[in-house]
Amino acid sequence: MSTVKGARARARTEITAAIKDEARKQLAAEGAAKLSLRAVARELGMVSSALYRYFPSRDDLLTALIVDAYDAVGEAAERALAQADPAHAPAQRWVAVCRAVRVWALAHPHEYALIYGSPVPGYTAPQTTIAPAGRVGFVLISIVSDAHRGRGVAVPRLAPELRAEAGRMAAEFAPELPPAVAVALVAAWSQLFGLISFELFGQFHRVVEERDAFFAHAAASLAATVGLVLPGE
Amino acid sequence: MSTVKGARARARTEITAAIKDEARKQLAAEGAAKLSLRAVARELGMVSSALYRYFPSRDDLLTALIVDAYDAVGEAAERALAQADPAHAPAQRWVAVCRAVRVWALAHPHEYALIYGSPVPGYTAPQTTIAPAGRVGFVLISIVSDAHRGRGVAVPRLAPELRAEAGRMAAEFAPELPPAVAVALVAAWSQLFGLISFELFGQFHRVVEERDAFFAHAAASLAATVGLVLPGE
DNA sequence: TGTACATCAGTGAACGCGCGTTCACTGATGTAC
DNA sequence: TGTACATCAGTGAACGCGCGTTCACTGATGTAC
Repeated sequence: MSTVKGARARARTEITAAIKDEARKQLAAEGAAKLSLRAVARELGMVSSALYRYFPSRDDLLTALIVDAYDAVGEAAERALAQADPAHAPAQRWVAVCRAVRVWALAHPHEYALIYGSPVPGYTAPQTTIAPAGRVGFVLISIVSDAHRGRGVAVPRLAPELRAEAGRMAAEFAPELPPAVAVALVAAWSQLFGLISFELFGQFHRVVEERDAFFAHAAASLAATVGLVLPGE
Repeated sequence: MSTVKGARARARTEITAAIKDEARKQLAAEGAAKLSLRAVARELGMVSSALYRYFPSRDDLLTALIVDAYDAVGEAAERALAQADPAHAPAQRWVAVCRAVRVWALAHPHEYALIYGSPVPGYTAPQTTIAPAGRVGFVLISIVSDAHRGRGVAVPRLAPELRAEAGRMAAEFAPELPPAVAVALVAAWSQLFGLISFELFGQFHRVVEERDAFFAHAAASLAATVGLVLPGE
């Protein structure tokens, strides 16, 4: 009987959600370091000690928010891929996914900062966060793997010192792909978030004005670095 | 007489430096959001109100640390360029500068996070930080400009929607360079910090093992995206 | 269907802590004559 | 060279605030017989 719950259980999930929603609101207002159980409780009309029925500590609430954020951005990426026109080239699907990640980031800047910004001091991420943290990466991998199975990808040069590491990476995350492509993928993955972080964290202030067009262009270039080629090139 | 200072003036600059040093130590221990004037004063054996002789507020101390951090990483980049073998190709100088930025970041992770991580909540950077924030970027620009004046650079494709923006960027930051290269430079600049941030902020945990080799390889690939070509390619 | 008991959400007070900033002050260092 | 005054670093107390977490408790909701 996990679907039909008693009033108590239903209230519990509802209030847990309300706590996380309010915490997300405060994240947006003050940042993760200043997220406070007391403030959340106050806003919810509860007494601060009542929150301990739902989260054993502040850090556990933070962990829940982090997992939710990774899941949200991962889902955005997965949805973008699922909804992409199957007639489109892999490079176009790649750009669509990058765009979706950026759109999510712009819509949820503080949740983005929570997971891709500076680590919260004094907080160490538990195991629970590892799997959700990989979702966006796996979407990118799947696009390139698809392309590789299809019309193929352009395999980039690989520095000889990196051969062993590249083999390990490919074996672990993308066994179908040539090791050099796996390396390029990891780099592109981090560079995608470099683009988004710079935009979000203010480094593009007075540098990039046409943010949408610039990003689309940069994402397409990234696609090229992992071997995806636009039709007609 | 700005060089020969009285005892009072000398003490002032020394104590100002001591305050910043101690603040940097606490940055490393607790992160920017938890940086506290009282704790700094305590550690220095002063009373907290005494700090107000040196910094009018906590935010001003933060600003000083931010400017120092930008200057430090900028200087590291400039020194790497100045010390690079002039016989080397531009792409090699590019990699040397990237490496220097990464080395500085690994040695000063919390100062790095202060300037390239999530913005400190409630703090807005004043004008003073803008110029120092550009130093690394200008080093990268100068390498590519040099190459362009010399043996030339490979000009990448440019999306037509981006032509105006590219022209503006080039005019503002690198008038000698083809607009398409200026765009690629801005992207590469942000992507360089994407690589470093992912490494520093833990995203490469269990993903990249051979960090030095991986970074060198990725930096060299970035050089290619801005049109720098290794000799013999 | 009714009753006794167990479970659990939420209360309110308290502990012990730290914070930024202001203010009137003391006493040492510098300056002008 | 000596004296009167101005400048300035640093003190100590205070204001008003917020925090995470614990604990004994009340009272409502659920469960077993």
